[in-house]
Amino acid sequence: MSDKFISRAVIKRLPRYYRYLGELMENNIERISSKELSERMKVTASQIRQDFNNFGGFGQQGYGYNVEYLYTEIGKILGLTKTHNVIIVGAGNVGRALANYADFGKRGFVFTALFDIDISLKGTKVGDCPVFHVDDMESYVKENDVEIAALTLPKNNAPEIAAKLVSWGVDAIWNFAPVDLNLPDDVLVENVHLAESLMRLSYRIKEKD
Amino acid sequence: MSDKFISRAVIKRLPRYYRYLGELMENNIERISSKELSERMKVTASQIRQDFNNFGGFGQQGYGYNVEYLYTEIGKILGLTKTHNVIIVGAGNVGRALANYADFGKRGFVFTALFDIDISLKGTKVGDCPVFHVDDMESYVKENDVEIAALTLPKNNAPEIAAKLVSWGVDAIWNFAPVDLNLPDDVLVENVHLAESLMRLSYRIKEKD
DNA sequence: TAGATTGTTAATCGATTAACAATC
DNA sequence: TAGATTGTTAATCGATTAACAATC
Repeated sequence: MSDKFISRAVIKRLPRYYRYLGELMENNIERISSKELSERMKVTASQIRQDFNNFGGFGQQGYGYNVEYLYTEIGKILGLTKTHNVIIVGAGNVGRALANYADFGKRGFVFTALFDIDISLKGTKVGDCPVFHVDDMESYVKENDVEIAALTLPKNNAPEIAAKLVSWGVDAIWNFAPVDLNLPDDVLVENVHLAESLMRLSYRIKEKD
Repeated sequence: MSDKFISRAVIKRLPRYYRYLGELMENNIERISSKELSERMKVTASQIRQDFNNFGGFGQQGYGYNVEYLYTEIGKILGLTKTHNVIIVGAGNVGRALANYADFGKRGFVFTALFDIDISLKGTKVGDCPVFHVDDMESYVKENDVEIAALTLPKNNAPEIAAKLVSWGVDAIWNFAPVDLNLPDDVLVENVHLAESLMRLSYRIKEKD
């Protein structure tokens, strides 16, 4: 259960299952079959059962899946049972949007600090999140438990800053800069490339005509 | 060339090729082989050649690919040769961040209007983007050429607003709300689910230990 | 021409779907 | 028990990689 290799494709789908199960719980639905879930989510029931079975049997023959149990288990798999401290590097529009967006807190992601080169922002707050100067980042990262650093800064600085953050002890980078960071293979990077997302949309618009 | 089916996997990679080719141009590199590009991008040379050949021969045996030509051709494929008008629905933090982020403009995506329910924002501007009240959205969409609507509003309203936008003539939805919109199959939707991206990161952090 | 590198076919790999026996 | 639905194996499908002939 803990060491079986789970494919990237399966992991990618887990948060969506988690979201649907959360919605079912809100609607006080206690149990669900793979067939019904497949209709709601527009995927095959076979895929749902295969996916869940990567982690052991969550269901019961003749009954289906208990929604709350499954929700809890997927939460555990995704590592949502503990708090994750996140710092934001770059107090531009995206950085500020993240700091202000409280919804992540519900899933255990807490934005503990925001860093910027603009000295005039030092000591201010964005939402609940205190702003520091980048010069204080090294000591902050070394002295606090920072799991994730969200990079919301210009692409030129991103790879260098990312490398530093990793050397200071950050586990994972959530990268919003439109650049590949080229970090060692064991560093976890999740890219959010908004421009690429828009281009894919533009491709499909063109195809439709 | 225009009607051959191109797999989703290939399309997903095109913007990244486009970005690398843009960087090569900035560095005044004229030609590149699939082998060298594969080393920079950390993908196989075979995949690069397969991908490009979906669209016809862009290269030349013994020479490789001309960077500028390839860049231009991929730009055409992605539909970046024309301007795409985008409206933003919801003037929250994410909506404002998008409106302020000028970089999309370079690729031909122009944010022409931002809509919000907050009447006090009406008549203001976010960056260069004028803010209107949502009540004026229907007439705006019908009277102007709006290709893409970016949805940056609470999840409860998103599906309903999306359906309306489509009925008024919007071609594509760029959805930032953490919900599936359930629109007809021919409507183009590109989801940006930031919370899901964070959860995948959290899963991988847990696995690393 | 000789060397390099593409374009393209064939082989492999992995992910999805179908089918059904196990079992609640 | 009979019906329902999972867990799991086998079949299919699609995407990636390897190999090499074509050709600049």
